[in-house]
Amino acid sequence: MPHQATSPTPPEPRLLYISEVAQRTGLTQRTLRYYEEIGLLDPPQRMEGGFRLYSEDDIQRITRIVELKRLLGFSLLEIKELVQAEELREQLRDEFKRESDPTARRETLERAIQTVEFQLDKVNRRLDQMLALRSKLDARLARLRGRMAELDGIEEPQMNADERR
Amino acid sequence: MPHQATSPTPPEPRLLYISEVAQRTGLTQRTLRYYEEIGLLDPPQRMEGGFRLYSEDDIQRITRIVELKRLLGFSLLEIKELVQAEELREQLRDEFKRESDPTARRETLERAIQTVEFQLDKVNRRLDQMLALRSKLDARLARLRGRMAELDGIEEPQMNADERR
DNA sequence: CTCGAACCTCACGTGAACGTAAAGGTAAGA
DNA sequence: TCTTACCTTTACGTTCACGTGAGGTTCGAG
Repeated sequence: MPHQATSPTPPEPRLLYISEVAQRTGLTQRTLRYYEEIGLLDPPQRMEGGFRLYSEDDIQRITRIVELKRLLGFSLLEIKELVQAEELREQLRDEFKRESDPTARRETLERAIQTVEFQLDKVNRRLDQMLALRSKLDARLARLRGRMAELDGIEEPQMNADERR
Repeated sequence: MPHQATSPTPPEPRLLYISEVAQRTGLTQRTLRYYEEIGLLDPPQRMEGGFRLYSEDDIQRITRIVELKRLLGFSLLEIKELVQAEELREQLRDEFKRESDPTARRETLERAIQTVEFQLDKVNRRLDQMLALRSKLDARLARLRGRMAELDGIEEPQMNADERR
């Protein structure tokens, strides 16, 4: 395992080799390089010799990407759009902090809000459809359970079930 | 457009050519054949000459597959597992109808319930994760909106906001 | 019976998302 | 300095999910 730079104390942000990042994120090294290649991840730091060095921030972003991919099942292109909106938002936030003119602040804030709304909208659409699907499955299950109860002879004194579809 | 067989009355279940099915489902003919090829759809009826004829039931199943794919973003293999559970359930239901022995009926019913529970479980897991994601986005948006209100000078007499993260 | 539109089966092509060497440079402990 | 495990790029291979002809057959109206 590689060394720890100059200081022995861990509080300073550690930089990770690609192998460690792969371990922690569950991706392969190839995948990490690939994501960088297609512009989904922006290039991490490098050592003098060319080794990639990932910051905690980088890992955060990678983790988010993995989540989005798993959750939404989007293509990397779609993920890219979502994440770029995200990056834009962060950039805007910084811009916002450095900005003092209130009109400009309002401006950047507005754009930031719109990007989040964009993401939220995508997620919500998907969510609605999934909720509908679950309702269907729930209803189906309830019907089956009803029949089962019917078969079991109705322990609790219920009306003699004659409700068929 | 092809003919209507013997009877002119529509109440009898119409069978559709692949082009019509493609239209109604939004899939291409190639995709329909491909799904059949990989065992995701079981082969539809054929005319004497070999033309595929799809029943309303077939269309139902295709529609479900399209939904699952869009919604969950699963691979066709995963979809296949889910749908096969579904088919099993239907088969069990028929079996159930023909069965008279109550013990056997209970048995098949139990298995049917389990398959639906299996599907429901998959959907629910996904749903939970998506809800969590939405919460995160909601919170983020709320924070941004808060800052915006702060910037706008607080129309409604609120406390002088000094809550900074 | 004829004809054009629609269907059939190969079978090769394609884009996305990586996998997998090959050939060579680098890091850091001994 | 040597060693060896880890990294680099380059580049071809692979799987999934179809697209796209080619070449031939079938349908059904006229």
